Amino acid sequence: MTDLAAPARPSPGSPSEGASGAAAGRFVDGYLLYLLARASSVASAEFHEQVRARGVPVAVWRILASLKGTGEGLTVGELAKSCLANQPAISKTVDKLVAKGLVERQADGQDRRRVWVRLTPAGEAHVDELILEAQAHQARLVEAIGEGETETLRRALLRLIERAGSGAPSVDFDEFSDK
Amino acid sequence: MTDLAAPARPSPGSPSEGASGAAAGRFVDGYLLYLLARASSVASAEFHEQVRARGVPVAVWRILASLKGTGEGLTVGELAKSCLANQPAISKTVDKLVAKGLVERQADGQDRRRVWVRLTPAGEAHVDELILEAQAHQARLVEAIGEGETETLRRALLRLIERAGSGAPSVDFDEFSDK
DNA sequence: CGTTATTGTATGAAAAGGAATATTTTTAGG
DNA sequence: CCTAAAAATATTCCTTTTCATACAATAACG
Repeated sequence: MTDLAAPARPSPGSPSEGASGAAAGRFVDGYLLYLLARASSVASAEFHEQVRARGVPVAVWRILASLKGTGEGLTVGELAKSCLANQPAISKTVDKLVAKGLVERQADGQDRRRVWVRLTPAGEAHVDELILEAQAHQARLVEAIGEGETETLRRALLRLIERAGSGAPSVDFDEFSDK
Repeated sequence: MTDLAAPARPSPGSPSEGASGAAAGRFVDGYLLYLLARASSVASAEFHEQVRARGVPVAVWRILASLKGTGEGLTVGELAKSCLANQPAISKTVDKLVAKGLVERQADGQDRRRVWVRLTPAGEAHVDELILEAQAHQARLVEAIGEGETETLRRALLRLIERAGSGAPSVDFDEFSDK
């Protein structure tokens, strides 16, 4: 328990209603982007701990996991989008993975600006182990929140991704629209 | 390699099915933690851009937003949990905010290890502006995905947070639950 | 009480991340 | 063709985060 001495307050980091809300709840507790960030954080926390315990930084796990299933690999730019990171960060981490022999670079034949990154056999074996852990962890998570609820969540997330990701600069340009 | 750029592939960073799936989809596209991270990332991207355009780092925004609504403030440790960051990072960012006059520190009366951080009037005014932007952005987001869908998502996220956040070991004790 | 363990915050060195820019290659226009 | 603009990646520099630890205060226990 982490309650402070004087008045009972709703604890930060738990949006649930406490005993006597000091000021009818904080702003963030009703803020959708905060709920999303928090849900992602708490859901990933235990697994990221497992990954780090194996000596694998989360950024590396994301690169390897993103490459799994792509036979030819991904370009650096594609990897950046997939890993939710920016391009220089990917270039640097790929350097380290190349040094470890887990991935390899290859210049594109048609467009020599592009660089493909793909798993080596060693990298494939490595990521396969991690994916087994990830799937086991996900199975426990699904079991905890229920299959139906999981599907509901998954559909809502996919919908949010496609609506928020590409769309909606329109509102800012209302004055310019076909007037 | 000759045909590197040749075949049409589903683009990374969009879980939707592309033209001709190279290998029946990547691992990450079905991975729940990835969907969560991606949804949070794309949903927050535009607003974080607005905040940075005002010269406010996201880490600062999170601290100020977390403090809004807490009259007495939060301790450094509480702030760390609320901001999904670790404690040293909060201490250092609070240093800067104190220097800017947006927050103030105050040692706890009973337990002098604890340090309360609370908004100054200037900080309150500052965060109020940002919150107005956040609410406007959220309104557009809700409009884009629909009110009903938003409520579905909100409930699913809250449920995930309470299940995954504190109580993961419950699944290990299934043998003890009466049914 | 004195001693040890524990908790909460701050600090310092090392690593990671991000913004801006350089470099190379491709595309577009005259 | 030749030059200008755009695109993809690498590199540089600076900020931020992270890990470990130090420090201070409380709690626990003999």
